[in-house]
Amino acid sequence: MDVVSPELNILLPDEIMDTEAIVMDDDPPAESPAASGQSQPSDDAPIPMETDVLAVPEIVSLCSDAPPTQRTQALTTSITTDSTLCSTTSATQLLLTPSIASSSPLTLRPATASTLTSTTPKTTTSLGGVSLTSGGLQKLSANHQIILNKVASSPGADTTRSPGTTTITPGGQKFMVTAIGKSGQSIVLQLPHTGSKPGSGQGEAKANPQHFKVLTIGGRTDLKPVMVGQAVSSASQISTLQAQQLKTVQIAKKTQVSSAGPIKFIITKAVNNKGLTAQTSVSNVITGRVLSTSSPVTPPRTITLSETLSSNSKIAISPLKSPSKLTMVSVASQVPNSPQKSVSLPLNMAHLGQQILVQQSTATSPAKPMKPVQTVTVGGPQFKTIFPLSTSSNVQQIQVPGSRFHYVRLVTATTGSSTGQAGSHCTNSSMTAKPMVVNTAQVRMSVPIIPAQTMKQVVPKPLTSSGQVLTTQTQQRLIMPATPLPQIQPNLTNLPPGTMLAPGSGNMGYTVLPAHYVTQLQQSAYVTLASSSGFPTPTGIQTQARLPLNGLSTSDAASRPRKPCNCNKSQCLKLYCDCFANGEFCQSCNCTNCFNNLEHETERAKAIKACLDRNPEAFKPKIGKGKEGESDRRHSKGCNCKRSGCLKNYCECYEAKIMCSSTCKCVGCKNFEESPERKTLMHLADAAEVRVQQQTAAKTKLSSQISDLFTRTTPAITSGGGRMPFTFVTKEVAEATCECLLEQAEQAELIQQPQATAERMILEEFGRCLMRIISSAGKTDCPSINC
DNA sequence: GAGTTTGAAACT
DNA sequence: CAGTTTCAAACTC
Repeated sequence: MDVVSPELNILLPDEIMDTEAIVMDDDPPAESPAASGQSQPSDDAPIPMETDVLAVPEIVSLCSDAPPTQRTQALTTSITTDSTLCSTTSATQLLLTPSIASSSPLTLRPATASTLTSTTPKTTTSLGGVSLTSGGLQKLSANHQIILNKVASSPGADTTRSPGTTTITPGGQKFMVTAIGKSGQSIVLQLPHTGSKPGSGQGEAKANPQHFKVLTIGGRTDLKPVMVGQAVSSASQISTLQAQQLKTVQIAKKTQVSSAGPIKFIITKAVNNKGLTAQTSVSNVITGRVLSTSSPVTPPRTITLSETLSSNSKIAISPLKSPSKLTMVSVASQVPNSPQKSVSLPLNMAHLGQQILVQQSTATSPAKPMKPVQTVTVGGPQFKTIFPLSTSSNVQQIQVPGSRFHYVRLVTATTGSSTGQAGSHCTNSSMTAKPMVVNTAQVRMSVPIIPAQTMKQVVPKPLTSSGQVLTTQTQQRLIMPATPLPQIQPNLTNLPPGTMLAPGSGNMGYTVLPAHYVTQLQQSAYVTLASSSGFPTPTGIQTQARLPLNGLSTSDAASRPRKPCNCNKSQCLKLYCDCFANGEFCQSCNCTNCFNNLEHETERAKAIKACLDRNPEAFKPKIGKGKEGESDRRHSKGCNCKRSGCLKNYCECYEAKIMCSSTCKCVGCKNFEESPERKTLMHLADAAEVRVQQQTAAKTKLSSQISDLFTRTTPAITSGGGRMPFTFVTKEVAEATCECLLEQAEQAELIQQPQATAERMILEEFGRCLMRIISSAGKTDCPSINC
């Protein structure tokens, strides 16, 4: 089945061109035309640079107006290959989530001049160069998601409609919009049928602007307006941020066989709920590519997936464990009146179980109002995005269940041009304007996301320092330096959690650094980030709504200080080093000859690459989470203990507080449910923990009492009012008491009492003295001690 | 704090 | 894949 033109195949990575996801035959991906193409990107092939991909349309328009292909029953959205920015009111979050349960493959292809028409026996949807193929109803697994699913036109199609599902029939084809987790929600995803031939050509796609209309999502009150990182092209008109409402459109897709999990593309786009008085456009930047959403005054609204060039952008790549999600948050200012350069952005959607979260924001002006904190649950309870609460934060912390790492998205604040009216400053009162020094210059960035083995990411070296950060959480992706550096192609898919690409030094355009370092950078005033920016202080990072990560809640992970490593020989570039293994930079460690820092970004990138070569799962959490919660957590590989009986922290299972499972190869294991040794240890541990808690509570209480005592007594003393007992133990009283005690001792000597009796007499006298002092406390005058 | 034990990671 | 070595954490004294 000829899906993509040969020219396009050249630009597409293997996995993208994997027709397995599209064609229903059994041909392996390698046999696909794209895969066999000589121009397939490979590790040895030159890295696609910006100039190399100019042929690729910069802007890919996600137009929902494409007419469906009758033969293939595919809905092809119009593809805009020009630089036209679809106007939009504000950032709208579009969650294109391939459903795990969906049986149809999902392919996301870069927009090119060629027609991107996916053909499949099942439903196929192409959105602005992104070919989304979905068949049947996908599994509704998450709340706050709208599943755009095409219903098989065949009468006998096996479609199980869930509550809140709306079926739209554009051009004879039915498309079902489903609000996940919400029954009866009024979700309308309108895909007008223009009657034009779907996906026949780039120009056609462009000429046929689709109206991707997202109406109100009923009952979705929890999905509050997201005010974070609103990127607005300077030329675009921006609506007020107040009216923005985050909406999520999920398109269920079938995961690819080769990948681990479902792919999710989350395109964050704010929807202006208020009157769309003016046509506004917002550019969403996805690793150098801008997703421009056009929102005319009246729906339908055109969503444009475009690329943008930005400089000094940071890309945080945070591979998640499962399902892997790709989260990309980029902050870039779209240069007004500047033609966008075409950048190949092979978004490999072939990787299953990947989720791409794109958050846009522009930083064309230094002063930028920040958006209120917003906690958004994306993709169900297992994926939450916490947006910065107020004011100052341009950091978005992403909580990913099942992962013990925190993902932080850094976005620049919107510029004045990002307001509802073009050229006008944001007047949204809800946003506390806080000066943003990030990304005052134009952002130029292009980061193609390419498939795992052959994928190359082109990350142009930033021209200027900016706060643009793109967080990518995906699997099997390679980070390519701005300059050709083929030997270093870290697999982004399995990069250390939270790994981010940051503008680096040397021949590397970007540095692979963990998202944790975002905080580290903030704390340490990392020059690249902090120098220009107003990187929010750590306090700006929201920590609420934590989800269990790797068996441990994020709060636990956060509260638990990271242990400093003590590496000596590994240079902290081996998995021996916990810091490195956890995707963190060494900070405040005791290591020697440490290379796990920005100063050795090249070495670190190589080390990551080496680790991933040895074990693609190297940076994934070892402790997976079972279906039923903690009890089902188990070590992915299992331990191999021989002497510890798996009852010491040598054992990774025991250390993770889980029992050994069948995957373990341990000898003499005592770490099982009925093990008496284990129970004993558990009891001891519990007792110790209780003791510690009691001690802590006692200390806290004591401190509180002392504090309270001083708080209450100080005014009394100063005011001359009532006196506390300790105030009566004056020097005179103490001396008198001592005299009494000495007198008692002399008495004992005189009567030649034994020492024990003498001591008792003295103690008794001391008791009497205390009683007199106490009794005198209630009197106004000073106590008198008389033996 | 030094030395030992241990098992994962790395290496062959 | 198995055996060995290296390494750093855990543990003991």
